[in-house]
Amino acid sequence: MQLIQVIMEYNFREIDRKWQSFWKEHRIYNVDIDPHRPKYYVLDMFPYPSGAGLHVGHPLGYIASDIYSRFKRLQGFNVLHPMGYDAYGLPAEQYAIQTGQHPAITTEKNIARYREQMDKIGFSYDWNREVRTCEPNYYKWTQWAFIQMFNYYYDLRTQKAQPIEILVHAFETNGTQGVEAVCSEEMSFTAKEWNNKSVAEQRDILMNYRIAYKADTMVNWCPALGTVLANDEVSEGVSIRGGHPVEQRHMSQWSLRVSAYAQRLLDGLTTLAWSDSLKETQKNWIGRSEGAEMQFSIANMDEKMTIFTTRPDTIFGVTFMVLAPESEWVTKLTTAKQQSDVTAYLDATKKKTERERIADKRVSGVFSGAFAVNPANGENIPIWISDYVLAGYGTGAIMAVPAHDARDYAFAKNFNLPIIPVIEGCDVSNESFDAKEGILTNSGFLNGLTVKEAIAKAKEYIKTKQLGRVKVNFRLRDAIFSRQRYWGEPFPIYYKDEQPYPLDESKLPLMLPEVDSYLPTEHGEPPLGRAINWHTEDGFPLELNTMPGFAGSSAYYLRYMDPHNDTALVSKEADEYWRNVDLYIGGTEHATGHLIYSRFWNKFLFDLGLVCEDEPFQKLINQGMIQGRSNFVYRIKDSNTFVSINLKDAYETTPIHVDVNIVHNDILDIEAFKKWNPEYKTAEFILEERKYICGWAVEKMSKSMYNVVNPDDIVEKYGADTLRLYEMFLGPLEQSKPWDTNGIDGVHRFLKKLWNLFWKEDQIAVSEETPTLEEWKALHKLLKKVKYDIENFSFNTSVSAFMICVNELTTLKCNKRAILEPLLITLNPFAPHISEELWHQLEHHSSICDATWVEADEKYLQEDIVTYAISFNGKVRYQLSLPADMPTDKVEATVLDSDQAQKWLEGKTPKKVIVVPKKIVNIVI
RNA sequence: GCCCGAAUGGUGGAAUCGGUAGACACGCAGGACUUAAAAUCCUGUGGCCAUUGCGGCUGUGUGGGUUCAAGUCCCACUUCGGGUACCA
Repeated sequence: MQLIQVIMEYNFREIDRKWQSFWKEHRIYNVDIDPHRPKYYVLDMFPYPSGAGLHVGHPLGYIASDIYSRFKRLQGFNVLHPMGYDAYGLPAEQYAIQTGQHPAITTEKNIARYREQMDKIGFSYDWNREVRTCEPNYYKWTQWAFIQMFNYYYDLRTQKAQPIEILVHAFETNGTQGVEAVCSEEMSFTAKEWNNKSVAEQRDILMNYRIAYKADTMVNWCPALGTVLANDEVSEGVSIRGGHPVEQRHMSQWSLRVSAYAQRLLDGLTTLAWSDSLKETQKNWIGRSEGAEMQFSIANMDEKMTIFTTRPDTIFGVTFMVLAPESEWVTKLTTAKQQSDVTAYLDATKKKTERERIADKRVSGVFSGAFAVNPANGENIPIWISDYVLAGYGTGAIMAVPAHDARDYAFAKNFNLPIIPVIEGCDVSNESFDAKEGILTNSGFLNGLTVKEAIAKAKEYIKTKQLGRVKVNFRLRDAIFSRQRYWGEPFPIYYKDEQPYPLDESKLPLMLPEVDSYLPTEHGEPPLGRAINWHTEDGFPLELNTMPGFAGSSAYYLRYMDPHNDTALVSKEADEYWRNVDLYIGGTEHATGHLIYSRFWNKFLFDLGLVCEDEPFQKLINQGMIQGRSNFVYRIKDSNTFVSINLKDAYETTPIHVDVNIVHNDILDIEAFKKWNPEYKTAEFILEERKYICGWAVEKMSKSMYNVVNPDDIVEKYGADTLRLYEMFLGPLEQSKPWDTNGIDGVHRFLKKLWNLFWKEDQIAVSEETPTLEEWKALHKLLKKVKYDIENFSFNTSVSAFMICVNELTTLKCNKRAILEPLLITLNPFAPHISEELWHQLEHHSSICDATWVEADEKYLQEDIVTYAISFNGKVRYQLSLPADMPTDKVEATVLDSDQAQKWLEGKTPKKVIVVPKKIVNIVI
């Protein structure tokens, strides 16, 4: 019989399991409002539970936020750290269409898988607060918020959302006189006119003001997906999900008046602790531009055409006008003679998709036949039509200044239109002069002014001559809010006499109905058109569209504060305690979508007095993307023989992707390779030093590249703590980097080393002795470093600090409780399982999560003797140890006196000596 | 095109305020233990030269500049990554 020797090894599998169930059983991570403790709210962007499960890139941000949460908890904060699922979405629905499986079922299954994977990593989430956007008790509040938006308009004078009744009252008493409200279309009527209108007419007018409104708009229609998409869901003319072509189409759709909040969304950025690049991205997306709206008379017509320009100073350089093909002016202005040409051009433009329009760099356009009058000099200028002018921005019409705008220049050259430079000394013979600097010329009353001065003067001129007005334009558009899909929140809207009405709040949630198929109906209605009894109790039909993906993710952070509340999205008490997210971690891909919509949604609720903070996410960290690191084997042409990378140049080879899970440190597991694919069962190998070494490349992590690494496999092989530490050790959190398992052994070795500090043979062996100065120093150096690093999200350097400390303690053979206990507490946020196990081995009976963070004590860090680097003319020559408190003049004298210095001085007198206390001495000869 | 970010050994990366570049880890080389392997431990490891001593030169994408001192600041450029785009 074999003698079983009991060696207390670091048995991570057992330790992980033991403590994960302990935490669950003792509800270690559940939190409640506690007025006696300061709150801290740490949030991860909740995932969409896809069928593929989590790969090793997903937990990166979750681990970082978990470290931060645990750190804050140890510091005495009451930490809210929740998790949930963004459960509505296209992939589940596409899968449902293919398989007939209800999306709720696949979503449920995927969530279970995600949960299982997350549980294995040991996160400190309060699962009691989990939210799922597809659950009625959650989407009730998404629907509720939509009703509020329907019932509010944006008042410019108070700069906030106001109940629509206030607007109605204003119309009843004064008409549009004195009303300053954000609207789709400027309106003008008297109180009498308003009061004489029918209910339907009045409701149509109000729709023009509502924050959630339905309007006939130009939308991004994606035929392949059978739905419209928001601007942030489209890139370069194709859908972000799936890459299907997107075209422009006129449709009646629900929209959110996000643009009303453009200025506040821009201003709010300055108060946020976000990265500069992310703020810049949002700033560009909001796209504020200051300029002027100017009216141009049309020759032989009474009406005036309005354009928007940021360069009113170049008015004397205007030689023609351009209309967007979709502009309503096109039909008004086209002359009989030009009619056929214009029609042909419009047809050609309509046929092109957005993508083709962008891709096509050729200049195209057509003359309308009409002329406008330049208000500055009274000259007649032709009006053209071209698709380089966008209908949706400004007024859909521009004044063209070919000398100073590259696009106008290209157009003028192509159609042989005059080019008049209005900046002194610029050369426009080959290209336009776009710079916003120089002195004006050929410009009447603007001559001699700088561009900046001229812009101001031109604006003044426009105002006094009543040619137009100073105007700020934003690029930010309203968000299209309807989707012609099944798997989303139903709108709490019904139709009576063709007019949309919100449901009474008592009818919420309006449950998503069952349908027999997830495809549109035969009449082209959305899938909800198939639902039976899809109408109100009174028989009024319900809205057939559903809400988009960003609906449910816009206010989820609020719901976590009070997830079970049945009477409010969040109670006043919970909101006033948790307030907003202190730290938000997630990917940059949400910069122009979710992070704009959430801020908008929050500001709206803030206007309603429902939330007490104007901005939802105080600090935001973007974790980098984890890319895949693929491995290759090299097959010799026309054979089943594979050659190791450094020998491959002697043969003609084809690289073949090989599963990274059967490669370790770029060395192929040959037996596993033969089993991996039957084709390779009889494969032969040309090895170098008895090994097959694979090639590698950084690529996107995907199944087809065989480079997907699953966190479960890493946890199974090394334990959760190794995975956590290694993901952090990989590099700076915010940097994108390839996943590569090559260094993981080093991190695992560190944990074993740490474990060994506590054990002697098979016994836990911790001494109660007082530590030496060196031991104290090793610890306190760590305490200081780790705190600094966590606060700066530099987790990779804290892992190396732990390694240094454990290496030092191992050398010192330190097993003293006074050192090891604080070490465990410091390590706990990073490696919760091993620290909990050892904590209990030290005879503690409560969780280490409730320990108190140990602060570094400077007294252990002070040095009596410091090493100076002695340099001559900036070159370090040797080191010299001197007392730390030696005054600089004394340091200088001592250094110059030494024999070594004399050698380097070679008898010369130093010109200058610089002493940097405790660091360096530089002697200039 | 415009905006933002990055570039450091064979590899991932460190250098927090302009003050000893390469911490920590991987890999590699040599050694100890072992019949052997794994595991573990020790030593070395930017490059070049000298290694019979100390050592010397050089080095953070390229070129220039500021400074006693530059990976770090300034100017110009190259390459890569990200965002965005007929936005007037």
